[in-house]
Amino acid sequence: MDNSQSSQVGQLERPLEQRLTYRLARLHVKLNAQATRVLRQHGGLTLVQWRVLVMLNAFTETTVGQVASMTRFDKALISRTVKSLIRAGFVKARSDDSDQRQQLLSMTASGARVFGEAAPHMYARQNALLESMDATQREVMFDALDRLEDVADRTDAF
Amino acid sequence: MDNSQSSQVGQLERPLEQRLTYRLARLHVKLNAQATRVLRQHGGLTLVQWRVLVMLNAFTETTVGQVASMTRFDKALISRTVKSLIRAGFVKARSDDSDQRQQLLSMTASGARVFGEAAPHMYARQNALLESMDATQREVMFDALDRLEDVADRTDAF
DNA sequence: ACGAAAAAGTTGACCCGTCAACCTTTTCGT
DNA sequence: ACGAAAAGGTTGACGGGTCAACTTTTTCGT
Repeated sequence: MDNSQSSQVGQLERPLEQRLTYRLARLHVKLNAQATRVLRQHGGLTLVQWRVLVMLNAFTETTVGQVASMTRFDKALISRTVKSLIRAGFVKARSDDSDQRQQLLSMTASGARVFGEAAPHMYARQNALLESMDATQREVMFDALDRLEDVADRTDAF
Repeated sequence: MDNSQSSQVGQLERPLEQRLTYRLARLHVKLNAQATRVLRQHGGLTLVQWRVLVMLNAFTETTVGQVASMTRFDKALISRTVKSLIRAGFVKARSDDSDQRQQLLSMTASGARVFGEAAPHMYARQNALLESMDATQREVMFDALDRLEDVADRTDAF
């Protein structure tokens, strides 16, 4: 708790401790920007559209609700994004006879094409991210993410 | 683009590798939500307002541009947030005689009061986050953040 | 010392993401 | 089998955050 760093330029009350949330926020922003950039250069999908297509590629005939819970995005956002994908001709919906509330979504041929155009680059990027760390570092990192999420979920205290 | 995936439940092309960016995004969202919650319960500042006040608390008489570059937020966002803080009476601005373009910002007494109300809880939270990891884990974590940021900055490739 | 370029800040437009309200359809308890 | 509640989805409104255009002031090269 001492914070013995001083300096002519002024000091934060917690010079280092601010770092964690700041650093995570910054990294998150950079990663999003990078992904958006890659997608723009290879097919022009938005990040949310990409994530929806990732799910549709893995799970054929899924629904808005399933995509929302798998991606952990808000279902409102998914609903609108699916609409945009349908408008763009990348996704088609057919109604489910056994449940009229939901629609079964799947990629169209042109959806598969644009997905296939972006996929190698996106996956190469993911690999590059993972390979920036060695195995033990990755392990520690994921463990740390777990712990941090636990603390972040604590709604009590503070 | 063969996509030979089948299986009744479906599978992601990269079952694990998606995890890193997803996990970081999720953690970021949770941390933001938690911070917002804490602030709402202790004074009612927004997260951006809080971050501006952190800077004003550390660096007396600073400017919009300095706050923007220190927090790494967009200066448009800082400009609007400072306005809201001035409107709320938490910040005051005086013009700099040596440079008419900028204004020197500082906290008012009531700004300091609301900051002081939130600060212990926000700092306790930060400590709880850091203390969820041991020393070596923290070290690895920060190193990993560095590496990931480096990769995220690469604009080439992919 | 004059004009061009750069810096500080403001504003408007826009997208992302969340929240709450709402509608329709389905499920479930009694 | 009927009404209440729950589930799936859509929509509107709003705050967060970015981008680009613009104004004013300052700096700097020649």
